[in-house]
Amino acid sequence: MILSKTCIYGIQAAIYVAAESEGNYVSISVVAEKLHLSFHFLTKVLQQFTSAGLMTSYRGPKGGIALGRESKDITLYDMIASIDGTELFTECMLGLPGCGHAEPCPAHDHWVEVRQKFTLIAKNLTLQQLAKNATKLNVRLSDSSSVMSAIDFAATERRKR
Amino acid sequence: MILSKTCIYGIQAAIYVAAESEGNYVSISVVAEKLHLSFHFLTKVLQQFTSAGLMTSYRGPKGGIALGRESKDITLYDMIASIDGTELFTECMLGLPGCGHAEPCPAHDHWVEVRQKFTLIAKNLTLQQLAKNATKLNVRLSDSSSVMSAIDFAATERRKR
DNA sequence: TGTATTCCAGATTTCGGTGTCCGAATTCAA
DNA sequence: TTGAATTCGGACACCGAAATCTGGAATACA
Repeated sequence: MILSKTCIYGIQAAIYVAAESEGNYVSISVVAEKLHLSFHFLTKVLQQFTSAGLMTSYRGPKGGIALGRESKDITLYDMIASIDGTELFTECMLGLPGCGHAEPCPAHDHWVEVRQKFTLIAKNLTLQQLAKNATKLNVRLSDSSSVMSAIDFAATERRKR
Repeated sequence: MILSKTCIYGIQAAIYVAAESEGNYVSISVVAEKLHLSFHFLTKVLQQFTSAGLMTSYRGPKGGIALGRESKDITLYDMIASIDGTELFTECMLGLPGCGHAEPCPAHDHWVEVRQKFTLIAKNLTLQQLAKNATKLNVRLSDSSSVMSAIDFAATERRKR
């Protein structure tokens, strides 16, 4: 698993918020229900986004979460970094502490190619694009209630266990 | 962590065997000592290599492990696949079960690029190359006893905990 | 044949990621 | 002012990966 489950849930929730809420606050319980996740667990996940500034939250009735800035200014890299950290983009494939340009591990040069490509993509892929793809996907699948057909499918799979 | 620790230990051990043993059987206890790993644990890791045919083992005095075929015919992909499996090369970044060409997730196209590049590199990078880089590295660092300077360094870091 | 050496197989423990739960703090509305 | 709705923060349980331990089987050699 390249990303932790916690991180994946966070990204899915962010896509949902970006695609569904039009700047309004959305209750976490609603998001949790749509994605078929535990409400309490999603709460903890999203707290990491809010403390990183990617989202803002508001307590009380009519409260909830919203994007902290425009979806075109939130990248996949931002989301991954605020939950899983940046190790994925910097670490050695063989887990060797000293590995770098000066003291490369046997696989260093090859792995750096992959790492850099991933970093580049993650930093250029915005939440706006992800949300747009998600809605486009919905049109193609022409699925019923939710915009998040694919994510909904994952949720169904998850529920089976 | 892109690879499991188990997998990393296995790859390190394989590099050691390829670089140090000249076709002879090497005792697992020797490898474990060099890499500063638990002997019993490394035993279990290497069993996965032997059952996959990447290595052969021999019991009794003068026994140990050796490469199952020439180091140029063992790829990084082989080693990863036999311990961590092939999910890494096929799975969706967002963990969506149905994700694929037909029903792509919002990040599918971008992730596939990275995944393919990694797969290509892993399938073309052989144990022979890795072992050569390891010895080359040693020359550059001109470090004392072991050929595996970088790996040795990692082992030292590990021991600190 | 006996013994030391080595890998094999399985049970057990440790540990970190995952997930649950509950009380506290904040805000809105009656 | 009171009560309901909501996020916040921490405590705790669960589960699979990581690591350890124990006994057994195969082999070489004296």
